[in-house]
Amino acid sequence: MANQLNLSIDRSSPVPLYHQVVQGIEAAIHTGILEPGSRLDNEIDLAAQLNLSRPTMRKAMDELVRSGLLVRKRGVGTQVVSSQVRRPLELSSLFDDLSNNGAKPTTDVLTFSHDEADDPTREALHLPRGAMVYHFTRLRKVGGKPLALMENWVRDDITPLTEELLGSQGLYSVLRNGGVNFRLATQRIGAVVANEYQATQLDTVPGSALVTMERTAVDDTGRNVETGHHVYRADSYSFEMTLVQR
Amino acid sequence: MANQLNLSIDRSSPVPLYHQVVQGIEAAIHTGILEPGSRLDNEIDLAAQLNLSRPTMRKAMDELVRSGLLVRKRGVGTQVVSSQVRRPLELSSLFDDLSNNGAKPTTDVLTFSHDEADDPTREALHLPRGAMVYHFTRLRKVGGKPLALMENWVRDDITPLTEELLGSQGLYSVLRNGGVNFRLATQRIGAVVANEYQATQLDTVPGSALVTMERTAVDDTGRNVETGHHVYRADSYSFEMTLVQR
DNA sequence: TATGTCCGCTTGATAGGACATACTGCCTTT
DNA sequence: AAAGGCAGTATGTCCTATCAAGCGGACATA
Repeated sequence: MANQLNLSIDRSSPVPLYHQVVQGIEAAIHTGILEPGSRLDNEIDLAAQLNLSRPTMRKAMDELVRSGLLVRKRGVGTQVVSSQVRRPLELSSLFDDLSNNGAKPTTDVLTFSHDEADDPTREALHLPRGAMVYHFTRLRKVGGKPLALMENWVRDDITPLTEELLGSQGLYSVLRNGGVNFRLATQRIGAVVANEYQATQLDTVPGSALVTMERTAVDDTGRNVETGHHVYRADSYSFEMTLVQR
Repeated sequence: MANQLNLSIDRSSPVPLYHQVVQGIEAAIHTGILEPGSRLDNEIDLAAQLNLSRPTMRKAMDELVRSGLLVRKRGVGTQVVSSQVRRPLELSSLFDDLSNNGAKPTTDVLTFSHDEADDPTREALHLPRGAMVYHFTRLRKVGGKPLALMENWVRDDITPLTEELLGSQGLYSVLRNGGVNFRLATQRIGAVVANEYQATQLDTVPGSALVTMERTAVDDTGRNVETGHHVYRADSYSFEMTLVQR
């Protein structure tokens, strides 16, 4: 019983073949054509069906295994993971995440300055003494309701930042448009209770629970572009992720 | 100026060649032989130096790029990421994490039962009506200081669980010894303020900040093996991770 | 009938080649 | 001298091939 994937591979597309396969199988899983727990045909047959070589097919399946949609067992086969897999934590800003989910986030820029970096910031961004950074705090709302209070520091030798830019789109979007290719980020997630200031800004009461995130992002040239400290209302936000065993 | 990696590849070892290369380069980076920001030789030369084929070399470098230790740019080359990369969030238990860091964790089993699963648990573990599960709560301490309060549910058709087992080692260790091969887990991290019970157990005061984690783990046969809800003292624990852009 | 061995199926690992594409820097041209 | 094009280099993609290793069922034997 071969499962018909009905994928169409466009060899003239600039999209790599293996990635077209990834997208096709992802779509098949999400639309239910491939049911959770069902077994796929073996790699060689699948490659033959799509007129691809086995390594290309394997590369596609590797990605799907890494993202947790498939599990492979030698000598047995490959099957669709039964549970619904969440998207992994993306290297994107909260703004993008919310927009992608159909929400309409807004941003209030509370403070904005262009100053000499203090010691912790210099260390986080690997900057020399006397270097300048943008420093700003923003309040992110969804549907008029405050969700996150964000304080960030960005090195100033990349692209000019203005209050207007930050008020209209996400930080990562601004930086990407400025030519930054993010490669990785280190982040730490914890918890605190809201102080007076945070409670006021987030429209809650002092003593309520907040999720905290500290993040430093690195671009493809190895520069530490941005570091920040964010707090989120715990009743409105949590970090969800999928871990895959290597 | 070729950098001499001085890797020795053992072709008779059962460890795959590409993984030996991964380990070798990881070691070189951690010992400082490869400095942050330095460029590696190109793939073809490296493969030649180690008497490997280019695909094998690429597979090794792929892993290192994925884990965030290297960045590659087409037409330019591959370089060591400047910032120190933390270990990614592993699919392991808190007990293992602490042990690996040299700590000596202890576990108090507060409650332990073998009951019929309630509705939320049946849904989380994809169990039929009337299925039985182990249900237990544990208190994890380090150096006598309470760190985490953990409540878990485990399906009972895998391996027998006892209070004694859970008191002496981590849950994941017990399950792995029972033949479970974990493949992935979905988890959600948030925050709450401690209630009276949590505060008492964790030796803190009601109203202090706690980090929460809910997790469901899936094994290589697609079974949802374990689900749980943990709370950690926010002053002693946070989740640290590295995100890599794909 | 029960047990142990073997074989076929499937994924895992490795090799080597060919061509595509992006980036850098040099060289030519204006 | 500045701007544009071109060549070199490195990674990206894709192919054909081959052997290794784990798993499960079939088959033969005690």
